[in-house]
Amino acid sequence: MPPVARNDPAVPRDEELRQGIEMMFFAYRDFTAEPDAILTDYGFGRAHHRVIYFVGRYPDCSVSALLGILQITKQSLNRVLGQLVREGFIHQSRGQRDRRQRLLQLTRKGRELEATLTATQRARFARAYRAAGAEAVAGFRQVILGLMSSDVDRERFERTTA
Amino acid sequence: MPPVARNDPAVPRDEELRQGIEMMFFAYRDFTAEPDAILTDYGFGRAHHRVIYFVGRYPDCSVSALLGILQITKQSLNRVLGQLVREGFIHQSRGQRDRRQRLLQLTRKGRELEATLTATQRARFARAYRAAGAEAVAGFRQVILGLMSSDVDRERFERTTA
DNA sequence: AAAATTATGTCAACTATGCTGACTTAAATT
DNA sequence: AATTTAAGTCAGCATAGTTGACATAATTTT
Repeated sequence: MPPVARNDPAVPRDEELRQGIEMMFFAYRDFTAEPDAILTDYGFGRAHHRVIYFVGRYPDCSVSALLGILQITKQSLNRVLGQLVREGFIHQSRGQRDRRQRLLQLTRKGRELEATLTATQRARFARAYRAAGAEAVAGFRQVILGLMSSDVDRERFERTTA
Repeated sequence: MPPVARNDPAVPRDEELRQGIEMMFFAYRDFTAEPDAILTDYGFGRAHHRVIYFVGRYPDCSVSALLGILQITKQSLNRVLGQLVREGFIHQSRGQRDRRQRLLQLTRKGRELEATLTATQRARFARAYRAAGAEAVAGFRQVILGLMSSDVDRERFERTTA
């Protein structure tokens, strides 16, 4: 019989999982620090970054689509979205198919800020991916997709996962 | 300014890096959702969770050590730490070597709450790790360590990385 | 055509969690 | 003895989330 009892006893298992929890905390803390610092110069915060990022990523997305991504309330979103519209970073247009919808696009100014913010996070991922190598990146993707609660969100990444 | 080459390998590269950014957002959003919901019943928030978690993880840690981990101000920490001490989740004791220090420990009540909160995140990691397999987990660890800014934090995970 | 639902927006009030700046106390170090 | 360090405190402020109630316009259902 092969020594298949490779399942670790409870203690090392707990240690492994706790390290996962902590790595998530430290990585996310550092991942958000640079954009946060830049946003301060604009009088914006992390919530503005999220809106700018996802509007750039999904042009012409509706307000409710954005609410589905961010999972915050309409009132919370409207506060930051309203600022971004008033200050000329985001433009709203009526939906063709459904005229109740306000479809969101970045303006030129919005695209510039998006690029500035995303550059820091892209550089961070580029460094981490290059240092770890393609195989590690595939493993990272598998695990981080597994951490998500919803297939709806996992499906956003299907194109390159398969 | 030179025109952007359509078949520039930088374009899929950008897509790959953006997916990393977004996976980080979705995973962290879901990773924090369950503890946040539990904490509401105690009148606590995510900041309390962090303190309880790291005091449990590093028993007898000093206030300044905790500040170094959380990277927030003393004033922000003291608000939540004070609540946790007053409500009997954390106990403070004078340092032996340096009597200025207040070393932090979880009380029984604190350990119970810590266990409840951590259970949800541990289960999430257990699912993701099991589904992805040991090799993917190794890749995940490499990448997420690479995302951190500081060697000081990376070294927290060295024991099992090497 | 009327009724119901949906998409969006708004007002008000509240909570949590971060920040800066100024200041104190006690202990350790120089 | 003077300085630095660890911790705590007070006051005020900003960001970003929450709930609840309500309004308007457009679409869908009956």
